[in-house]
Amino acid sequence: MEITTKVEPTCEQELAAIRDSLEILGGKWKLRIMRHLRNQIDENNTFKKIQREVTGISAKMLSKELQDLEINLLITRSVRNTRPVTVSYAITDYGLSVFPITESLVDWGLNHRQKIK
Amino acid sequence: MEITTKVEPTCEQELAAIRDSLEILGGKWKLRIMRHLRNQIDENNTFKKIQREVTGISAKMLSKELQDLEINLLITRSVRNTRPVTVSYAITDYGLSVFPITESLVDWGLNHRQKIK
DNA sequence: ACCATTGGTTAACAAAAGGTAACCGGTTAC
DNA sequence: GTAACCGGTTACCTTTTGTTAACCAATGGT
Repeated sequence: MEITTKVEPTCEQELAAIRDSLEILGGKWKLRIMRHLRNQIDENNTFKKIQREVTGISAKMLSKELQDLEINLLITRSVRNTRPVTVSYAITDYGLSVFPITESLVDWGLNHRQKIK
Repeated sequence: MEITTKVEPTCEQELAAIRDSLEILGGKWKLRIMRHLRNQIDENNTFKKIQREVTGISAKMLSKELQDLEINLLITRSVRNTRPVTVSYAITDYGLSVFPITESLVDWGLNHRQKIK
């Protein structure tokens, strides 16, 4: 039997962790894209389809954000043998782990709007 | 007896709520300030003291961030009759509601660092 | 030949966020 | 008088973030 000492993160490590999270999930588009992919899970999420449905996003931003999300293992990118070639994106199992955070942001934001008004 | 229908927020309302949350809690300094104020709850958190201890922040940013946090009812600002005059800041009860979010950001960020490396 | 669709890339620009340094009034210690 | 401490504010600059519009190659339809 192994004795594992749970390593308490230092305050600085915690701050770095918050920075990491906000860097990956923050910004104008990333969570919108993630939520869109989750809601359309049954469908085939091609680049153009996402661009049409995440209203307002440009090709440049969508391309960049999808790359960031893929690098961070939150989504997958798969090229399909259709004509013309289409590329479809999907959330990974790991990517699902962001939704508890988004839900807490939704809840807090909704409550805050009540509080402030 | 009253029948209350729980109002499900629309997708757009949820996105607006996320935007609100990230606007209020995002950025480089706000959560750092909040966490600092929480950790030093027994002490008297004056402007200069916060500035010394939240390393790297300038007077300009600290002033602006504290104003934002106060407007959003997360902290209080109280001028004290000391000489020279000092101003002390403290988290409100409502302000404590942000910490569950910060903890989820910490946990996710720490886990993500393991995942990526 | 010509146009449309897909999945992008590129350059140039604008807006937002943050950093630096100087300055301010009021006070108190020397 | 002058220097230092407090709690800021102001102007100016840089960096980051996001927008706009043009362009590209590959494929298919007419």
